[in-house]
Order: sequence, then C-alpha cells, then structure tokens
Amino acid sequence: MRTLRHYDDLGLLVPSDRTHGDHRLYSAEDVRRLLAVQQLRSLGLSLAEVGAALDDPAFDAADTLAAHIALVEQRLAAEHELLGRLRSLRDAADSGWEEVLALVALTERLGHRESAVRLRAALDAPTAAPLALLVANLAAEPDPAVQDVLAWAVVQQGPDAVPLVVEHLVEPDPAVRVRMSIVLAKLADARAVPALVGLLDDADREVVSSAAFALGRIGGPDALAALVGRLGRDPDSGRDSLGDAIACFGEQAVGPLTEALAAGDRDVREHAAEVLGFVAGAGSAPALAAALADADPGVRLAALLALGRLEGEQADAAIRGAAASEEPRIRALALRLTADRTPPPAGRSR
Amino acid sequence: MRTLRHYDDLGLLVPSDRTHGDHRLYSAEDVRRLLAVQQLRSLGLSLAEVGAALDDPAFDAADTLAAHIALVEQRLAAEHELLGRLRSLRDAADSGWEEVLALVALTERLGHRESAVRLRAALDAPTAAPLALLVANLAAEPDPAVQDVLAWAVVQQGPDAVPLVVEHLVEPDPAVRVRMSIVLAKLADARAVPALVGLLDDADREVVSSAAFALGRIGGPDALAALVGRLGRDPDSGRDSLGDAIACFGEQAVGPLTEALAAGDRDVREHAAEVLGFVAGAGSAPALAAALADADPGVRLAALLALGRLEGEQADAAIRGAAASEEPRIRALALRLTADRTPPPAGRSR
DNA sequence: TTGCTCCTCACGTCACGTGAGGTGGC
DNA sequence: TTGCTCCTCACGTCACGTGAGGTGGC
Repeated sequence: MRTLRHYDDLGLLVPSDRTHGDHRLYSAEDVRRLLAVQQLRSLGLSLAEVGAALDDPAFDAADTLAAHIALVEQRLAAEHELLGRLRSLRDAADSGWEEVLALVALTERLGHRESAVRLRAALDAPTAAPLALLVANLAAEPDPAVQDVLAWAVVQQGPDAVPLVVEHLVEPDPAVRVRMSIVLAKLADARAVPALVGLLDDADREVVSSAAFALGRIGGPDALAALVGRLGRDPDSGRDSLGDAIACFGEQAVGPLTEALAAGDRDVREHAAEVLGFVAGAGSAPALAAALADADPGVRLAALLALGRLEGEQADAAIRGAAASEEPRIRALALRLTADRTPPPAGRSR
Repeated sequence: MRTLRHYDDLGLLVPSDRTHGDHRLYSAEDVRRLLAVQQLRSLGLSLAEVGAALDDPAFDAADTLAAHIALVEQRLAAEHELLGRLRSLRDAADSGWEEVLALVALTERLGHRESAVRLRAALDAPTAAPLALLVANLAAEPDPAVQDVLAWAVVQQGPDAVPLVVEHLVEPDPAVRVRMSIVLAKLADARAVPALVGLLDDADREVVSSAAFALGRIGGPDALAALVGRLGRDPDSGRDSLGDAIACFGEQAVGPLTEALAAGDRDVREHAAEVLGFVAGAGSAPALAAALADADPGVRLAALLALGRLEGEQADAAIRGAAASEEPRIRALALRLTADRTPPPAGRSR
C-alpha cells in the first residue's frame, strides 16, 4: 500500500523495524498508531494536523475540532449556495451554453457590489431571468430601490412565483419576511395562506402586520378565520393592521366577528367590536347593539364607538338607546355621537 | 496574473496577439472568452470541462450541469454527515485526543458492515458514547437486534434524549419514524407531544399507530385532544391502535369522547362510541346510553356494543332499555348481551 | 528456477502561487 | 539610466496513484 510508504516518507508513521530484505515491519504499537491516523483523517484533518495531534502535547483537541467545524460549516454553506445556483440554471441549460453564460452573467450583475449595477441588472432581468433567480435576489437585496424593481419583476410573473416566494417566509431576517409578505399580497394567491397564517405568530411586529395585510388582500375563509383568531392578542401597535386586514373582507367578516364578539374573552370582544366599526355595510350593527349590554365596560364602550362609525337606521337607534344608559361615560359619548349624526334631510335626494 | 499564463499554457485562452516584446495582447473577443471561462469556473466546472463547453459543440450543457449537480449533492451530503460527526465529538474533545480517538473508534464499530460488530459496539456504547451518537445510530441501524440494544441504551439516558429523538421523527424512512416513536413512548416525556401529534397525519399507517401509542403512554390533555381529534378518520386498520391509545387515559378520556360522541359527524360518533367501550370506569355509560338514541343506526349499534363491554348498573339498565327497542338488530343484540351479563350473585362477596 | 511481493525512485494529479533570473517600454 | 511590468522556466501545494526497474523469500 502506497499510503504506508507515504506516511513513512513524511515521518508520520515510521515502522519500528525492517526485515533483512528491507521490507517494513509494523509492530502492534505501529498498527495502533496507524488506526489513530486513519481515524483522525476520517474527520477531515490533514496529515500535518494528524501528526501534530498524535505527537505534540500542546496541540489542543477542542480548539482543533472547533476550528475544523467552522471550516466545514463554511465549505458547506458555499456548496449549498453553489447547488442552488446550479439548480436554477438547470432548466436554462437545455438551450445550450450561451444561455447558461448569459444567466451567470446576469446573476453576477444582480449580486454586484455596486447597487447601480444591480439596479440595471434588475431592470434587464424580467425578460431573461428564471423566476427562482429573481426571488432569491429579492430576498438577498439590501437596496430598497433595487428591491422595488425585483419585487415588481416577480409580481409580473404571476402565480408561478407564489411557491418560490412562500419558501422565503422562513428566512431569519424579519425584513425579508416582510418583503416577501408584501409581494404575496400583490400576488393574492390562496396557496400562500397557510404560510402567512404561520407568520401571524411571528416575533416581529412588522412581519405580523405585513402578513395580516397580505391575508386581507388574498381573502378566503381560512385567511379570515386566522385573522379573527388573532383578535385581542396584539398590543396597540399591531391592532390597526389586523383591523384593516379584516376590514378588507367586508360583509364576509361580520359573521366571524360577531361570533368573536359573543364568545371570546374580554380583550377579544373589545377588539372585535372595534373592528366591526370598520367593516363596510350595515350587517355589523345588530351585533354591536347587542354588545352594548356586554358584561365588560371596555367592550361596551368599544361597541358604542364602533356604532358611531356606522351609518344607517339600526346604528342610529342603538346610539339613541345608549343615550339613555345609566353609565355616565356611555351616556355622554352617545349624546355626543347623536349630535354629530345629522339625520339625512327628508326625501334623501342627492 | 499567473492565471492567464496558465490558461495560455493549457490552450484554454491563447491571446490572439503579442507585442514586439512578447507581451500577451488580449483582444475584445479574448476578454469575452475570459469572462466565459470565469463564469463557468464559478459554477465549479474544471478547466477541462470549461474548455470542452466552449469549444466542443457536442458537449451538452444540460447533461454536464445535471452530472455536476449530482456530484455537488453527493459532496454536500458527505460534508453534512462529517459535520454531524464533528459536532458530536466537540464536547468529548475537551478531554483530549484519546477521548476523541475512542469515540471515533466506537462510531466506526457502530457503523461497521458486520452486524455482530455493531451489536458488540452497542453493548459497549452506553458507558462511553454521547447521546447524539447513540440516537443517530439508532436511526441508521438496519438490524433489529442492534436496534433493540441501542434503543435500550437511549432510554437509559433519560429525558435528555427526548429532543434528540424528536429530531428524527421527520426522517424520510417510515421505519425510523416508528422506531423513534416507540422510544419516545418509553421515555414518556411531554416535550415529544407536538411532534408526535404531527405524525398522526403521517402517510404511513404504522407510523400513525406508533405515534398514537406513544401519545397514549405520555398522556396529558394535548395528547388526548389530538388523539380524539383523529377519531373516525382511520380505516379499519388504524382504529384499534387509536382506541388503545385513548383507553390509556382512563377516566380522563371520558369527557372528550363524550363531546365527540355528541358533536362529531357520523364516523366520529361511531368511533367515539366504540372507544368509550374500552375506557375503564363507569363514567362512559351515560354518554353511551344517550347515544342509543343517535340519529345514525351505525352509531346506535356501536354504542350498544360498547355498553356490552362495560360493567355496572348504568350499563345494565341501558342494555335492558335497548332490549325493548323497535329496531330488530338492536333488540336482538341487547337480548343477547343481557343473557351474557349474569347478574352478580346477591351479596357480591369477592 | 519461477512467480510473487515488496522495495526505491520519480512523475502525474489540479489550478494555480511563488520566487529566480532576464528583458522591453516609459 | 532607472524603476516598472511582463516574460519564461521551474518548483511547491495535498495525499497519494501509478508505472519502471530491481530484489528478497517461497
């Protein structure tokens, strides 16, 4: 075996004896050392490192392994990125090397250090780039101007982009999750709903807001149910975006909101009442009128405020009723709302 | 730049002209070729492949890329495995190289092609091996005898093993998922519940069964709710394991099962009735008695059969009542059950 | 005596990096 | 004339693989 001679030459494993005919003779101890060498080599250490590990008492095991792990992690990340690039090129390769070269050139420009170059590349991209490349660069792009162009390019490609964009919703950088949510809002495709629903529990407020916004744009019962399920859970900062998103559903939202107003706990009921005030159409009035009798004063107040935002006879009647409440705060607010609600002139022409 | 001379030597990029002083002169065309070479190199192609790609029209782009992708995937997998080994060795490395060598040797023996060697290694392992190594080998082990020893060794290590075992619940091989579920059943730790609940929707029946079994052993309201949520969804083969698992909860299961019996759809109600017959204690009888009046004949029959498995006065009374049913099938079964239920001799001694 | 194993050089791998020593253009 | 760049060999990298030609033990 050549390897043994190589180790002998290096002085890594010198057989402790030779025969008369100069053949190498390995003792049991030599064999043990050989095993050790092979074991350390199987960890990816170089022969020099192996030699040091076995002979130099100052050569620390923990340090060496830690450094080696860092190195392997780095290699792994590089290979992973390369693999991603190769896969996104595979389809283009059917058209031959020119196509591959053009795409690699475009990729290089999209990853250029000068944002001006990236911007030019993004403007050129839609005609030539495969979707996966655009989406990957959108995720990695730091410059807002270039992001805009890439997002526009992705949205232009239509529904095919949805699964690719959804994959990036799990990226560690919250800004990327926000960006991708906004693109999904524009694509408005129901396949994005489950992943966006997952983001409603995100640790980052901006992410939650943009996911809620996207769910509002996409619509559908699942999205609505998930949004209503969030009611009452956000502190002030997140409430508005959630309400806006639910308001996108219009009349459809009245049913679930009414249920939440009837069955949820205090915070949920209060929030549901608030949001009902933003839902277009008169369907919300009965539920809000009923909520004026809620057990919790905060909910009663929120219901009255919401009624104040609604138009129509039912809301008028409920507010008039509240003006006779025993509760001073409710009474005062109801009177004020009544004053603001100039009744439409008789005949309602306009 | 040495690289240009190297490409010149190889004939990959020969400058189209030289100056009087023999300096290389690269034309615009040469520069384009250089860019192409660098682009293809950045994909990880060798210089020989790059040369062929640029010069040999028969050298297919799609084939080359596909082969290259396969190669990179293979390297990536190997690096990934190496990284796993290195990480599991990192902690041991504090004690020095001897410890590392011993662990590598043990790892080699645990991965040996002869199962006899692996068995010996597994028997030696508990005293020396870190948990992650045992768990990884348990997942990869093909021989049932060795699996048993490794599973035993993992269980011996107690609750620390739980997160490591849980990670392997997502492995592609269903047999591995089953094996890990069984280990989790023995560890009986609540941290495993969410992942096991996920396995209840697994495509593989055996996996679902073993996950249900493990959830039954672990217990807790979440596990119970998830199991009850599966009622009525499995074909015949999966029913028994689900019922057995729910039966592990004893009296605790009566409440959720009663709810399912009242509110679920036909299959759910029928299955809930069946399982109630296996839940120890008399708490099930009232719900089953009520289910004798279910709208669906299958549910009525299942409730009666379940009552037949229960002991106690309430069950007796319900069965006697059913013996007066207008439904021939119910009447016949009830009479038969009444005959089988010899009333306990007066005095109830023993 | 005949295969057979093992021996010692020594070149090749892959894509260059790095001097050593020399030369043309500003 | 003086730096400066570029030139041509040519060795080194990393862990061996692979002959070429020779020799000891069965």
